[in-house]
Amino acid sequence: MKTTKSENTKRLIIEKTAPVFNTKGYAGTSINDLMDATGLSKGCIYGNFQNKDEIALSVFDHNFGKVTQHMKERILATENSIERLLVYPQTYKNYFRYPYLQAGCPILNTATEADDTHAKLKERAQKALGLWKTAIVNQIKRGIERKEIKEDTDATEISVIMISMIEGAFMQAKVNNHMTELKIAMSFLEKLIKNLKV
Amino acid sequence: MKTTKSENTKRLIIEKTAPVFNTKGYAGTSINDLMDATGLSKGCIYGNFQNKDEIALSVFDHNFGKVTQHMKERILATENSIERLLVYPQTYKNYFRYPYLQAGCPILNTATEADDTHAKLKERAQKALGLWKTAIVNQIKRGIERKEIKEDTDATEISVIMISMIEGAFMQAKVNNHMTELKIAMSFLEKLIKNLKV
DNA sequence: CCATAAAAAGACCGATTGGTCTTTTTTCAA
DNA sequence: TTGAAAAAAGACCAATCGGTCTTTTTATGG
Repeated sequence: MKTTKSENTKRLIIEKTAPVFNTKGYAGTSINDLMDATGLSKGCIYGNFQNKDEIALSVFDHNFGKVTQHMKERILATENSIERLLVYPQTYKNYFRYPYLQAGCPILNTATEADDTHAKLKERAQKALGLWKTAIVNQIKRGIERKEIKEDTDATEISVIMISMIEGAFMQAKVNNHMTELKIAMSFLEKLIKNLKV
Repeated sequence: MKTTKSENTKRLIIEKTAPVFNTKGYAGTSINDLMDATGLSKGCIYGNFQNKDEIALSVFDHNFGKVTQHMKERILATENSIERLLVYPQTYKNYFRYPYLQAGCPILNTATEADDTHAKLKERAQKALGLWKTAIVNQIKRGIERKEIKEDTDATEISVIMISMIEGAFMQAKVNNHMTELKIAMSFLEKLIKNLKV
């Protein structure tokens, strides 16, 4: 394990700068911000990453990975398909509990900023959204196979509704500094999901 | 009308730079971008506005005004409350037709970027969202009074669902460069609204 | 314990940032 | 037609941007 040291600082840089990128955006965070957040020098940062782009991309992967991991863990702890689907609204309803969501949903932030300015980040956001969508679709299909979810359920439609609702409501929660709308939207989603039960 | 001239250039600056701010974001657009977009000199721009902030704020008001105006016009052309509500999903489903939406929904873009970085823009986004919400709520209440909408309709819930869905689905359309999700989400919204009919 | 390589620090670079200030051009009433 | 005021242009400014390069510090195998 020769590379351990540099890999540690690399990880440190990603973890410490993740919330900065997520709050200030790609264009809004400077190298100086990264130095402040990590306590490291410019030389050190550029010794571990080629440029700002590479850091931003790594940070996105890290943030998305955190959310994905959290969902997987919670989903594994459930007993049926309905409960699995309910994990999403239940998590976002309590987003303030999860550090990587406190600064905002990384997918929403990245997609909104990068859609016309940063091709690589846009691609990451696209893929992340695609993975999320198919994950939900697969869970619904699985639920249908197990006869836990109504056979005539439109998996794609439900998936799209869930993601749209979560992201739209989350945006409102962030900008309003309160969760009134988020709670209403997530409760609706829960009703919708429970209604899928056979 | 002495001030006509300067007011004209002020308007020109706002109109020409509106799409730039909407695509690149506040932090992402430079004064040089504004000069390019308007064809005007730095001196002229700063002769008409105090600083970048003032331009960005004016641009947001302009963009939001455009959307509001469009909705009002379309709503006035309807015959009943259900049709009024349907204007929203129908408009966003065809967002590419409307120049001020092509670069993205100004509320979504502004809210997402400004929520942790730009207090004044955040406040504008907040107010815009609030106005939109109460506008829908009032339309529903009016519909109930006119016995066009079911009496037990939760106006606030419907309003939150509509806004969340539109914004979340719109984000996906922008980042994916296609409208699959937007169409699905808006169709769902249309079903939901039609279901409100007495 | 020391030599060597890896890692971190920070001085330095040209370009660009938002913004100012003086000069030039345009407008328009007398 | 001219002269003063308004408007536009662009030279200029310090600060900051992302990034490079040399120097200093730290870690580590022999």
